[in-house]
Amino acid sequence: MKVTELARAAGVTAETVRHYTRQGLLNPVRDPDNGYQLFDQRDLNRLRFIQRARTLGFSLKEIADILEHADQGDSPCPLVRDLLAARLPQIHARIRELQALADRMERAMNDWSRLPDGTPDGHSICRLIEQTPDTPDECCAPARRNA
Amino acid sequence: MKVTELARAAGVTAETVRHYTRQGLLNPVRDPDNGYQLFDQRDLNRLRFIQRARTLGFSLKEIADILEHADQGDSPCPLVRDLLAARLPQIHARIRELQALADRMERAMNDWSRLPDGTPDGHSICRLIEQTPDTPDECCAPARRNA
DNA sequence: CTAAAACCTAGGTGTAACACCATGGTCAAG
DNA sequence: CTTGACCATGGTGTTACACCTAGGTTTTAG
Repeated sequence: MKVTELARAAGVTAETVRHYTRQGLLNPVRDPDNGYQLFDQRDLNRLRFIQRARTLGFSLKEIADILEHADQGDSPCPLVRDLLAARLPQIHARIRELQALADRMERAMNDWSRLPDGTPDGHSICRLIEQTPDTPDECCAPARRNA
Repeated sequence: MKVTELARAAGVTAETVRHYTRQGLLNPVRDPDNGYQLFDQRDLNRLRFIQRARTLGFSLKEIADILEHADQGDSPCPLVRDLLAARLPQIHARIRELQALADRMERAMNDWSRLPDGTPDGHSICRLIEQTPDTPDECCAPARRNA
């Protein structure tokens, strides 16, 4: 299979396949005649595995680690469990953050419905925004990476 | 005020101040002696405004637009209302996505507690992942940018 | 007064996961 | 033989900074 064929078989774009290949997640052989990347059924399985892992929230780097373990004959399952257990609370935290953001936005929209659209006067830029509380949660959590 | 002084007054890093300045959100004057960026009280107000706008989910580019309106004497408030009204449903959608992700993760962890950690055998990489459903929501929504 | 600490500048790199572009070669169908 | 569909490489753009380099400046302590 060539790039586009593999991509279509898995329901992704050819760019995605090339990206995964550049990142070392897929290892196609090269057609000696024209340098084209050639994939087989195992690559398709691998690509489907990547898609499933993505729906579980794994990053490409994590998936690369998982695949490397598997390629070396080690069971990646303990790693998978650990990664997921570590990621889940981050997802929950992110959900809470976004929920708090949505709440702030809704509260702001409500409050603003009773405020005029003042022109900037040198003291105020936009009262709508300036009248929102300045320290919304004060949760002292500087560490939030992905998810 | 110099960069670090302004940063400390607003509770952000000096890098953040420099970044906002590079993006045109702050417009310090230059000390003719040494080229240092000098900020005043209006810049501090502006920086605090930016922080509030960020807690409401506005991007730096959107904030730049808002500030530019205000700098030209136009009320940015209608723009602010529009941006917020457009962003809110995206946030809700993102929350639903993440909630669905968390649900998948939790379901996977539960299901896996009854599965062994098999070694890769050429047919399977990690059954834990391979046994998750392959089309988790099929929601056909390709458009999700920020938030 | 001087040396070290703290600060400043500009510019470049890295982050996640691709999308998109340009340039140029390849291949199958009509 | 000419389209049109495909291939390759390599570069850019996206977000909001963080970090680093290299070199100049200012402040402070001894």
